[in-house]
Amino acid sequence: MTDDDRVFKALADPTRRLLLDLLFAREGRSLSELEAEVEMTRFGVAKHVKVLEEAGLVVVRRSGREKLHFLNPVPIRLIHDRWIDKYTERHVTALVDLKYALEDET
Amino acid sequence: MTDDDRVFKALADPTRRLLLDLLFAREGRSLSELEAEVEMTRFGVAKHVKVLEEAGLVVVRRSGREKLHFLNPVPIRLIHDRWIDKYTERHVTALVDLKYALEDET
DNA sequence: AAGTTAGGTGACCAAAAGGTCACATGTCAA
DNA sequence: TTGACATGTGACCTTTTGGTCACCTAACTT
Repeated sequence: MTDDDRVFKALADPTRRLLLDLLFAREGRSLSELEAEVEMTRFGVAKHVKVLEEAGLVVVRRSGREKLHFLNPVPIRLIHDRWIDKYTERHVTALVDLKYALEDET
Repeated sequence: MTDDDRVFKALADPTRRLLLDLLFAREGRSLSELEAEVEMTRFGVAKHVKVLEEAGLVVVRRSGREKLHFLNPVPIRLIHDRWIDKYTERHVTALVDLKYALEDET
């Protein structure tokens, strides 16, 4: 399995995206902390976290018996750069900003 | 299934990512053109294209009996914005640029 | 009209992924 | 050192996904 395959497969599951959201909101969470936020057994969460690690989307630092998790944004940026070149980036940004603006108005 | 679920699931398959790469390189290809580039039966490719359409990653325009395909970069941009805020974007960009620079040197 | 070309549908099967559990290791605290 | 806490592993089953095929409709060409 290639690197980018691991990244995309890791992102394909909603539970794993939720875990990334949690780490985006507050980094340095332990595995137990993450488990508490997800409706699933401990084992399921641990499995998902492992997939995220192997994809390089999450990096860990050990502290005693705890395992602290951090979001790594680099693979996300590489996805962006794969299909959005510098030239069209400006147009897309404008479009997305417009989308946000319209949603705020409602 | 939610919108973003469709997008991430669509990106999870290597054949579908190849199709996006092809459209990124040159837009407006017909289904037959895409089929010719992929090692798979016509039916398999058509199925993959359908998944990309339903995710909004590809938009189509009909011209007679042909179906022309175009890459839509907006969902990709939204993935980026979900986990990379404006604040850290500069750091990540610098990191990624450094990565490219190092790879060019070899 | 007849033949050819472009594309669409539903069924089917094999492979992969998601989730749970029994069991195991290592770390802290009293 | 005894017990509680944090995490890791491999087996197992169910569901989902990827790919192919037989069969179909619609449009262009001559």
